[in-house]
Amino acid sequence: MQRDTRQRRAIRRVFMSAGRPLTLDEILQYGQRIVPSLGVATVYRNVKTLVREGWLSRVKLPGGGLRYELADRPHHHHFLCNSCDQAFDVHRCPDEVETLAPDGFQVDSHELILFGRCAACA
Amino acid sequence: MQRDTRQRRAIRRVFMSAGRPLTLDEILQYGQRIVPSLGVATVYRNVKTLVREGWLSRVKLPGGGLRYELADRPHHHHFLCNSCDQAFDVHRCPDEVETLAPDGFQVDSHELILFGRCAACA
DNA sequence: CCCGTAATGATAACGGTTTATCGCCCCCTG
DNA sequence: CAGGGGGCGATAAACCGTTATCATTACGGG
Repeated sequence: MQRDTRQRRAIRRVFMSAGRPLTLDEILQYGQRIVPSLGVATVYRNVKTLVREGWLSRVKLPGGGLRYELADRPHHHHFLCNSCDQAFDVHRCPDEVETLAPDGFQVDSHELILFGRCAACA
Repeated sequence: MQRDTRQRRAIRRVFMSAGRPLTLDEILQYGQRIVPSLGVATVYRNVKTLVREGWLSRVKLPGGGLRYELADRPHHHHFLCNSCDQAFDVHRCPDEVETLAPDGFQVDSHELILFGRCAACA
């Protein structure tokens, strides 16, 4: 039986108001503003469950640990700030992308990452 | 004084015949075919030196550790095989890429990664 | 060819992320 | 509202990539 705990609700709220991919530390930090006692293990457990349920998806970006975002987002890419290390969404995408692979290579998906300084850091 | 050791020559040879970004394990593995006694520490040391000398460059791709490739390559991107985890070069690039960032974001560089199965795994 | 010294390599240690443990708490059903 | 059991959270521990240590090896100038 899946219980509806304060902690799990907090984690969901964090993602619904974030609008960008979050690291585990960010989830923990923002979640503790709602439930101050929130612990690391709980975040790991719930994130794993939410991914299994299809509510979150893993975002693999270079460096550090995995990030997570709401799974129901339309196709998009990411901007990674070299200064604050936060990830942001990029809503446009060059479309011919998957035709660039060498012959014989089968493309399943792609990721475009822009590196630089975000609006707050620039 | 910079000595020209068998190990360092082996590592350079590995990169010159690889033609794709290599993880540290791959460098070690291929290098040991030339110098069987080659150790991890030596690979880390020489790779770091070769990066400092500008002969190698770091390639940050999602997952696992850093990869390295020859530094003198022209602008290109990468294909990452979901099956064997090897990285390959993609020589074409959609050009308007850096204009995709949100307003106020300053783009320094970008990386386009295609995921799928390489020719050998497909 | 010899010697000084930088480089090697086996191994231990480190730092960061993720998972396991376990006593206590609190969500849910009856 | 009471009891059972899933969830929580502090902590320990597993894990992985990387770096430090140090006795030994071997490059290369003289």
